[in-house]
Amino acid sequence: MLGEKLRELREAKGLVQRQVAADLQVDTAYISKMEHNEKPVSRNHLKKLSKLYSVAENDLLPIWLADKVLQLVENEKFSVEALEMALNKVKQK
Amino acid sequence: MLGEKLRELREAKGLVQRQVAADLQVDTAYISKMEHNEKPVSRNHLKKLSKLYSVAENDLLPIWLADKVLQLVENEKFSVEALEMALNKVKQK
DNA sequence: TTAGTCTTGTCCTTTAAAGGTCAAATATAG
DNA sequence: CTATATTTGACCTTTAAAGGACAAGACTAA
Repeated sequence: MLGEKLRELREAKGLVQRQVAADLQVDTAYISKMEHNEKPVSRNHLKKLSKLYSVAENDLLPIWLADKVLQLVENEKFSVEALEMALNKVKQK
Repeated sequence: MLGEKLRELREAKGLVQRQVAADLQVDTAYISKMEHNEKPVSRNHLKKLSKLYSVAENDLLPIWLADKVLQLVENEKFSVEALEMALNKVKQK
């Protein structure tokens, strides 16, 4: 989810991975992997990316977190039940 | 959540931590911490505990996973949004 | 008061994930 | 064809979490 989004944003800005990589000070392979969801995106990188792509960090954060959640529950038999329980807990607070 | 549940189950069985600890081959401090949510419960331990307490592992698994999810999203601003997104994704599959 | 239970803090080791790089292979545009 | 962009896999180092022991203290109940 986040990877696809990041790719869209980058292309919308007309940037190549090399430019993004330079900004984050990593190599292009790393960017590629982020966009393929093969490497997690750190919060710091997320912040820089949101700046670079001119979107509010708050637009990206829910997706970013949802990705993490999905990764945690993937392949779990009771993912739905667990997410529903978690959601209830979080909401009631 | 899980910790409290484990404590209830243990007490319902009339077991003391020492006995549970022996079964899992850890010390009582470890059990105490599990019941206080200060140490994560491994899947293996969860399985053993469910046997020991005579409950279906499937009764415990959703709670166990929900706990992990909650820990992941705690202190996050967009926990609700993220959980809702994750839930949708998981459901549609 | 003593025995048994439980709790808490500190410490340690091992495992796994994060966070990368590099080189080579692939695709794509000109 | 060649240059540029991207992808992929293998590898590496660093950081953080898991998993756990131990000792000391607190809390009962007898």
